[in-house]
Amino acid sequence: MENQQDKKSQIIRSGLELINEHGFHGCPISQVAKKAGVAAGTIYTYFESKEEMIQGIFQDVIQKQHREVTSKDDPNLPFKERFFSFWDNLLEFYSENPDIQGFLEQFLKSPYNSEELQAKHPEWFQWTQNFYLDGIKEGAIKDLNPIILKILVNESAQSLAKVKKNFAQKLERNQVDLSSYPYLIWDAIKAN
Amino acid sequence: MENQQDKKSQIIRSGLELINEHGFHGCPISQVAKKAGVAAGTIYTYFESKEEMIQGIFQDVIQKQHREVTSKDDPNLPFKERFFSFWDNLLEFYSENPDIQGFLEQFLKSPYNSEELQAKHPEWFQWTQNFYLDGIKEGAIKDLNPIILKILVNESAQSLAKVKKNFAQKLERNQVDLSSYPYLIWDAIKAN
DNA sequence: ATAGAGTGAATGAACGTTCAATCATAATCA
DNA sequence: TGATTATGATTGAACGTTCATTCACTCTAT
Repeated sequence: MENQQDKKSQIIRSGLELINEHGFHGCPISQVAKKAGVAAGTIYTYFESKEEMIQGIFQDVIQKQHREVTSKDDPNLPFKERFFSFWDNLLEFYSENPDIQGFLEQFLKSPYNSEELQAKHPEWFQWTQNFYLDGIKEGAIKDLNPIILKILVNESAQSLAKVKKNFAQKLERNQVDLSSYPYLIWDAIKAN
Repeated sequence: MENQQDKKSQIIRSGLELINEHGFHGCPISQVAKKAGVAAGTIYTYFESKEEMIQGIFQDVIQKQHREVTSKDDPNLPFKERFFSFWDNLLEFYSENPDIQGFLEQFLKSPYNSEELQAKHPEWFQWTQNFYLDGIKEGAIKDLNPIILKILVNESAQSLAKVKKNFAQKLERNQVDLSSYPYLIWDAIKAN
């Protein structure tokens, strides 16, 4: 039923909001339920436990990110253009979905995250891997293990998104212009 | 009394261990006390609440990091050398203190962290700021707002330390050599 | 009539915090 | 010196709260 999907989505949305705002501490099942407009017990028809709910949220969020970012990539463009487009798309995605950004920020650094869990989402991992392999084949970027490139670029994007969201005042006060950031990253990975 | 300082240190050490291993969830006061070899109530002679304890741990950890890293810096060397030395020192510090690395990783991304709290530790902030200003004055790195440089370098160091600690197996399996990482970062910030 | 989604009060475990009692040490006095 | 008192750290059982989870029941759609 679409009604059922709606409920599950509502629960995920509530969890995202609460975790972004108050961290894992501040998202008791009771509140998730309240915000989602369902009873506490209902959550257990969609998830076996709170832990599974949080992992379900991660799954949902990674899929969304994958869909959003890959759909906007054009493999026929020169890699440099693809890179800057990738960067912009990722940051736009985070800026339009601050709850997702906040959730990922905390989840990825938490003990919830693990090698095994990441291995459950091969699409995103594979796609980024191939993305950088394309760049290497084209001779546009350094011939390094794509895992290193992935770490550098994706973690930097996360860092920048975090800073933009959480330290807005400080940036304003110090008149920091972050637009140069992707160029720095490009300088790091481009072939020399 | 030195005995009192010992107890406080023990409490901090226990908190660090538990948070690194199980996250903020997995460090109830009862366990912190047990691991530190004190009674639960004792913690409240050193900290007013659990929240203050965690912020106290942060304070302690930032001071240690500041002392460790700055003491090994030689401002008379060319900036390029200072940069690679800074990088090595920071990563060595994290690798020798995995509890600190794990704590910072989670704390910095958690709602515990805030602009106000960071402002309470101006030594570290000031020092890194001046470090990059030195590099700019020398003409060794790009003339950017030092805040951007700090974000890029420090967050990258955090990322690398995290990956080294948490994804050891994956790196092994894929024969990833991370030694090129600081050179990528240098390419990102060096003057062109 | 049936099946399954939805409910929310009930449950018991776990948590942070408190505090009366205990202990160790230092200070004071005879 | 030895006895007595004062000080403040330390203890851990007890308290009140909050939490995840359960389940007997109701509702809804077929």
